[in-house]
Parts: sequence; structure tokens; C-alpha cells
Amino acid sequence: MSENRFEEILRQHEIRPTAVRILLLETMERFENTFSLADLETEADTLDKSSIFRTLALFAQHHLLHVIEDGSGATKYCLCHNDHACRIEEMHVHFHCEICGKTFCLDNVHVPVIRYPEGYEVREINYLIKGRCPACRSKR
Amino acid sequence: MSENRFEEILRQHEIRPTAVRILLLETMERFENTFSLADLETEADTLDKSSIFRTLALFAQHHLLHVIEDGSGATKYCLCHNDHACRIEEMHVHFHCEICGKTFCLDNVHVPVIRYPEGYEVREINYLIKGRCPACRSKR
DNA sequence: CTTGTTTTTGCAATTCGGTTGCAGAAACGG
DNA sequence: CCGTTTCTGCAACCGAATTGCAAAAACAAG
Repeated sequence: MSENRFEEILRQHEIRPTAVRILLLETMERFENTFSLADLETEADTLDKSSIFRTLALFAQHHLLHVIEDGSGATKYCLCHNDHACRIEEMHVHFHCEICGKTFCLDNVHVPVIRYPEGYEVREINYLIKGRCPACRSKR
Repeated sequence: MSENRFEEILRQHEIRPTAVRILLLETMERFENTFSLADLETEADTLDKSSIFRTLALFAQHHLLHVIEDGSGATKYCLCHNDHACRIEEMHVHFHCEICGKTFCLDNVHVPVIRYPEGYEVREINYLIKGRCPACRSKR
């Protein structure tokens, strides 16, 4: 019997596939948008906050997920949907709705590359738009 | 006797110029880079944290300063240096050094405008680069 | 200037997300 | 199966942000 898909993904990212990690990866995939540590805590309520915390840090280190600071107070995360998602040219844009508080991945919108000033070494780019999402605009 | 420059700036932004606010604005101007609430607390040590907090919120509401989430745990701020600084086309890019933790305004680098997806209402854009700043690169 | 009203401020307490130390549990490698 | 390493849960802690409330400051009218 071939090992499950989640185990495979973890191995590809050089993460040892423990039960907790597989469960969390599975849980993360069920979110449509981005998710917070608290979201995972609710969804995978057998796990401890600290285990989730450490797993998030690990996944981020191994480029399995993006970290998004949207200014809402809670850090948001979303899965990288392809191997190249973490290279700068392929970074995508995030949108934070100031009304409902949700943060969306605009997967099709890539971060525009600009001329950076000399001397700075660029490792990561965050492009975050704030405003109102379609759903909140249509209400009223 | 003409009122001082700081009072004038506050009035221009429709903020009532109290002693606390003038002192804080003055203090903010002395920072070269971005600053945090804690920085202001150190620098203006006669004031209470909560007053600084509320003043920051007020200044941000009235577009007197930018709010920058750099993922360091503490929110950073920097003064808008002209009246138009808060319009999207004139937003500038910020750089967060992962070594020394400082966050810089790259005043000359404007946020590139891209095609946003239909339906979203854009109010604000944050373009944050993370990496190593010139000073930290030259050490080592 | 004095008085009454509104706004602002300082203090103290609290919330909340994030983070850590440690001991037991699970995974791993013979 | 056993010794070693890694991971996890628990409990405690931290620090930035946030709030309620009463006193102080700013303001407006007489």
C-alpha cells in the first residue's frame, strides 16, 4: 500500500511525517482561504496550541507555507500550492478585508518585481492589499 | 507670535493640537527610520503607554503616519512626509532587516501598481521586503 | 476670569497571541 | 527489544496591545 499523499508532501519538503504533522497538513488543506493558529486549534482540537505553533514554524521554514502579517493581530498562513511558490518571482499577492477580517490569496496576481536599491539583500517580499472584499462590498 | 510648526501640521490633519500630541509629533520627527510604540515610550518617557497608543491610532486615522507590520512582533510606524503620501500611487516600500530587526522606509521606491482582480476595493497597499540591510551585510 | 461641558490623559488591570522549559510519548536505528 | 533522538502536551510565562475609569486638560459661553 502506497503511503498517503500528505506523507509524500511532507517528505518532499524534508519534514519527517509524524501523525500530528499529517493531521495538520490535512486540516490546512481544508481551509479555502488563509488560516491562523487559532483556526487550526479549533479545527484540530485534539492537538495542543504549542504543537501547532511549532508545526507552523517548521512548515514555514521548509517552505511548505507562506506567512502573512495582515495587521489583524493574528498571523495568517496559507499552503504553498506548488514547489516554486516560495521563489520571489512567483510570490503572490494577499488581500485583507477590513470589514470581515478575512485574508485571501490572490493566487493569480504575482508580486511585481521592481528595482530594489543597491546594498539590500532581498530574501522575501510581502505584498498585502487592504480594502473590502467582493462579499462585503455587495452587502450595502 | 505664530504657532509652532507641529501645531500647524496637526491642524492640517484635523487633529486638535494638545501638548501630548505636539510632543509626540516632535519626538517622531527625530527618528531616522521607523519607530514602535516602545521606542516612543523610551524617548518620551513622561507619557503613558496608553496615551501613546491612542495618539498613534489617531495619527494613523488622520493619515499623518503609516502603519507597518513587519512581522517582528511590534508594529512599526513612520511619518508621512507629504500630503499625498497616503495615496496609493505614492506609497513607498519598506524593508525589514532580519538580522538587526530595523525597518527602513525606501522613500524613493514606489509601490508598483498592478492589475487588481475585479470586485476588490483597494484602500491601502503594503509592500514589505525582508532580507539583510547594507550595514548587516557588510559585517561578516 | 469663572463655570459647565467635552475631550484627553494616566493609571491599573486585562486580554490575547505567541513562546518556552520540561517531562513523558513517539519515532527511529540498530 | 532496547537505547537514543525527536516530537508532543502541559503549564507557565511573556510582551505588545487594549480597555475602563477617574482625574486633568482643553474648550466654549457667560
